[in-house]
Amino acid sequence: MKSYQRIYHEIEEAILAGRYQPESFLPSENQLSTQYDVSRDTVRKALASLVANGYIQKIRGKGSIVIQREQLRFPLSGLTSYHELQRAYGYDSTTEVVSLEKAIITPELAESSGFSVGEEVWKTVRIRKIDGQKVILDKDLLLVKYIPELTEENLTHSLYHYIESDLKLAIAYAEKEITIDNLTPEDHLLDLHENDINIVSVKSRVYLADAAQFQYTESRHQVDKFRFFDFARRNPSVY
Amino acid sequence: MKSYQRIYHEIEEAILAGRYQPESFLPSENQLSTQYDVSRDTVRKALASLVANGYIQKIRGKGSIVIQREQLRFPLSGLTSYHELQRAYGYDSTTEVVSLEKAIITPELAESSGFSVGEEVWKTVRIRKIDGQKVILDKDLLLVKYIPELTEENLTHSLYHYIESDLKLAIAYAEKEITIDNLTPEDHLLDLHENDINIVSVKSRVYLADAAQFQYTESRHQVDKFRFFDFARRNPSVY
DNA sequence: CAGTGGTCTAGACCACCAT
DNA sequence: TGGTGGTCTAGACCACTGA
Repeated sequence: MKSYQRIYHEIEEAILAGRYQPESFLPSENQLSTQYDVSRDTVRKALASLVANGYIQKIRGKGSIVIQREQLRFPLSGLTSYHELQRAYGYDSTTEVVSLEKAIITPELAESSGFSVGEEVWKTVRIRKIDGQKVILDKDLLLVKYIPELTEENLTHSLYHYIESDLKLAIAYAEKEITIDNLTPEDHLLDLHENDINIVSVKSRVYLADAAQFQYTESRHQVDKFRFFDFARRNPSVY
Repeated sequence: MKSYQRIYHEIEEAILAGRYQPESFLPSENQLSTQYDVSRDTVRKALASLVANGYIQKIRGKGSIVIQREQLRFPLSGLTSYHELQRAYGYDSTTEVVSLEKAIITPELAESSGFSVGEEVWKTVRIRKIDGQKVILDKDLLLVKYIPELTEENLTHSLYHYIESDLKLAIAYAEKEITIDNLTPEDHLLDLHENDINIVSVKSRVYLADAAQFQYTESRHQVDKFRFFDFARRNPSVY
């Protein structure tokens, strides 16, 4: 474990546990550098991640203040898998695999997915149940090139855990787009309300550490169950 | 201008102009440090911002690759004001101020806004028209403590420009929440479709560089005009 | 093996804040 | 004025990539 990551996690843990109270100041960078016996630059790296993740705000000439955050404002934005969210929030949730098959990218699929025509993909549809209600429909395309084997078991349990821990692939970043769509026939796999006419569509292209796209997902959410949190900084460290 | 910011902007500009092509590599950190006559650490700071903003992906042992991005995927997530978006996208858009008055935070308002009971705020409602259609309803609360004067002029033109350039306040970060709501009577200030039953609600709490909240906004968007892009990294530089 | 990015150091100077 | 965070340097060593 890198030393600045260790420091990040210790401070994060202390904030979450309330040992560093909201609106109070962290020890100064010089104090932390003595305390952890590392250089000031290493402390600054740890603090930079705390800033990026919305734990602290640095104030020049004063110090680093702990930000008051709402409960459970964890990375609902960002790139976090469904199972990670589920565990973080303690949902009572299950996944049902509707279909799983190999397919070849057609010109129409290429357009929306970002994959090239002719590439071989796993094509799968899953339903997420929360408290017994079918509320999310997940439609995935995964490149066979990167994920040669894929079972219902992988899809029911954590797909990202399988990809990262078993296949040792490094998931790096994603582009997401949220829109409100009209219902399609396929959406009736979900437990919709009688008068529902809209559904939330979250489309993602997910990339590995070598900048190659390996996944395209469309996640369709029942409107009244949908919630998206974002922590945004103005001019992310630049301008 | 800080030297790493200058480098950031020069490289960003070169990427946007196509002088650095997607899927090609930037010069190495050592080359850039010679080229710009700065230390490698300074180059690395500039590159870190390019990574955070989704322009490049660093690959250890190989270099920094330029990411292929869709057109116009600018910070629609993040903390960008309506007028900045409008300018970036070239919308034909106007703003109409429905109301502007001072108010005192009540217990109910405190709950949703995050402000304390008894604080004095500007309370304003605006309508955003795009191509002549009234599609967004903006409801704002702004602390009088930080913004003593506020005119219709400020609200029609860029509020953030007024706050940053004229009042010299540093806007730092925001917490946002996106949900799909049922229509309220107030929403009929917009040009809704006959069968619309939902609206997209984006609620934001906006904070200054000293970590003090100065604004609460609810932005209500006609569903078929709503679009939200996000660029997300897994484990933002930490784990 | 040489070249790349990743981590870490020790020190310098600056801008800002409080006293 | 002393302490804070912000910028920048020069150098070191490591882990990884590709030839």
